[in-house]
Amino acid sequence: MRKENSTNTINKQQMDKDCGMSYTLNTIGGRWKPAILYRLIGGKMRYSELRDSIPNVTERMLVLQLREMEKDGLINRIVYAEVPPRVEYELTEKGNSLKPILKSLSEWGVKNRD
Amino acid sequence: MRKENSTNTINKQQMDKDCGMSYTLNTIGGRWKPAILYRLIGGKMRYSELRDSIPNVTERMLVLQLREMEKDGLINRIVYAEVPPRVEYELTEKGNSLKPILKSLSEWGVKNRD
DNA sequence: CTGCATCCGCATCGATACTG
DNA sequence: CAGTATCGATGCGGATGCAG
Repeated sequence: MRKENSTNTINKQQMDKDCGMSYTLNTIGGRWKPAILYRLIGGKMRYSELRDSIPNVTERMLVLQLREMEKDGLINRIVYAEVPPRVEYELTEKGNSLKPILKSLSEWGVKNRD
Repeated sequence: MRKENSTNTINKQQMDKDCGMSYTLNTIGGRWKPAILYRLIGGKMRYSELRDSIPNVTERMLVLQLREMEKDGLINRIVYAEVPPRVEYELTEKGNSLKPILKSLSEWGVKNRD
């Protein structure tokens, strides 16, 4: 790896934008996160509804990505004390603020793929 | 993996949006692609300028990601027949159309990280 | 100056089986 | 119903050295 040049003119604002993009992509960039988030835009959903509406996702990956997004404050996990158990997921306000981004990601992809 | 239910009511439009998002994220989601694209928004840059303006990137990764984006039609590679060699990179029109997306990714990240 | 080739560690993800 | 545990494959990306 190259040595860092401590006296160079690397644009600090540029690095700040880099970090911002990295943070966003790390937050929503997981293999199944976009699909999950897009569905939750429509409102609260049960675990099984999510699982059944996302083709090819395994339960392992679904749970892992849900947990991460919960930790990142994007979604709320609501457990009902019932038998049989019921768990619902919903977007937080932070999660909801991603809506325009998800929409533009989707639109650009639909328009530009072959 | 769960069996695909061929008679279920998986929303085809939802899947289309999924694919759109996947395409976009696969296209710009590489480890260094956002940083490269953001810099090229400012105009043509030489290989060494890119390398020196992106902290911690290795030449291997820089070249790999440039090649992928060239293949995806996001950037043009311009080789000048000179000694010593000179190579410049610039956004294509397709690449330029990502500008608002990159901007919103950066802004959301800056605003929402702790 | 602008790369490419090779090796390899590490995280990610899939498959499968099991549980409160 | 809503998960968890374990194992193994795969692939990204880093380090290093070489080349046109």
